[in-house]
Amino acid sequence: MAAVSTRDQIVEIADDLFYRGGFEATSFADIAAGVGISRGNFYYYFKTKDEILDAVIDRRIARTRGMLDGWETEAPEPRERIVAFIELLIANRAPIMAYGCPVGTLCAELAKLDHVHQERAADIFGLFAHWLEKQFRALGAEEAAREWALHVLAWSQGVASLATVFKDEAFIRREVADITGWLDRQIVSLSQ
Amino acid sequence: MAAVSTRDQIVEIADDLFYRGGFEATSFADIAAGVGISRGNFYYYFKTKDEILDAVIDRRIARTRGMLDGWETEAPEPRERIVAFIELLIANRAPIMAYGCPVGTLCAELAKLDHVHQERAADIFGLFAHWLEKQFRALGAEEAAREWALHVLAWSQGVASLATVFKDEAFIRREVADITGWLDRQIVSLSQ
DNA sequence: GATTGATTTGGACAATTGTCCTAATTGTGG
DNA sequence: CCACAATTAGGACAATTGTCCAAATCAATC
Repeated sequence: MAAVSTRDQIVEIADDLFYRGGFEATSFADIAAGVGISRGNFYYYFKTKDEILDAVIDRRIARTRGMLDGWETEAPEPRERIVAFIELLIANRAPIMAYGCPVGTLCAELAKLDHVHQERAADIFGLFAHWLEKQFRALGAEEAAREWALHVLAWSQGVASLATVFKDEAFIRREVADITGWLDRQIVSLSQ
Repeated sequence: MAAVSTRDQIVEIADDLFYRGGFEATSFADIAAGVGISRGNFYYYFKTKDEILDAVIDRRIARTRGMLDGWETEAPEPRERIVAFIELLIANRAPIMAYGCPVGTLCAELAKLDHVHQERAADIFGLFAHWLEKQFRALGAEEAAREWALHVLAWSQGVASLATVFKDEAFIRREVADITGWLDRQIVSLSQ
């Protein structure tokens, strides 16, 4: 088993702390304490806070890619792949109700901070959007694929937002069923 | 014309700065500079940062109530009232693309900060939810009114989120048309 | 015009922030 | 075992944070 490098540990902890507490509210000291190293050692790997954010976004992009690739190998049908994405809301319902969607909340915060890495974070959304578009195209939706992809993406973002506000698990399950129903209606409409 | 009190000015500026920059990232100094008063004078009106947040939430609740009441007097039909809510996305598209939805982003931030006023901010959402439910009930939707209200709320939140990320005005208009279409289909289904 | 209360000022305060540096400690190859 | 590079530790730093206070100024009343 490969030993986890200190750098990777820092990025992993920072990723988690940024998600649960927000980027701005998480300090160097918080991350160093989480990893169990001194702030000086920390500086050896990352000179500025933006560099950590950059590494965290890299990690999230890589993990998102891995997840999307995994669905493409595991689920043979595009419909099941899209359903797997939608059901992320159920699988992650506990952290979502507590902290929201990791991607959406990061993008929202960086937009307010007018941060340089704003667009890099938006690329994670771009990954989802492009992947969903690909699945809809595989289903036979030609010109509508992009719009449907953004529609599913927006819908799930909205569900995550309200889930955080109202902490209502039944609401999540109801909306997930609704999105799945919408998806099946679109599929039916394609074969007509 | 009634002179605007210093206190009201502080709350107004704080409201705007919290929206555009976030609660955590906005400092006492920022607000004082925005109003044009000294930090000491600031303290005369608000002892802690949480007190300002409390006042800002009060203001937002009052303004939301005013807006909802206005729609009820101006628009005679429930459908037009709901459409007025949906079209907030278009009316406020510029600030939404820059800073997101004021209510959604505040709730998301307070959730991460695990802030005491988290639930007070969620009450603003409660206002919208209850008002939408009332409109759907007036349309004749009995048991589904609550679910439809949350559905419209979640949908518009999702559109706001993606609008901030992709800065795509055409997307906003397309989704607003979609929600309106959905609304009309629900209305038709009620009369059958 | 004097008195009194409301308002405003500028700065003190301890704590925390991101950043940076030097010295000590590791581990590795010769 | 030694030399050298990689890594770690601990603290210095200037700036900023939220909080708080004493003194100055304003406005209204008698």
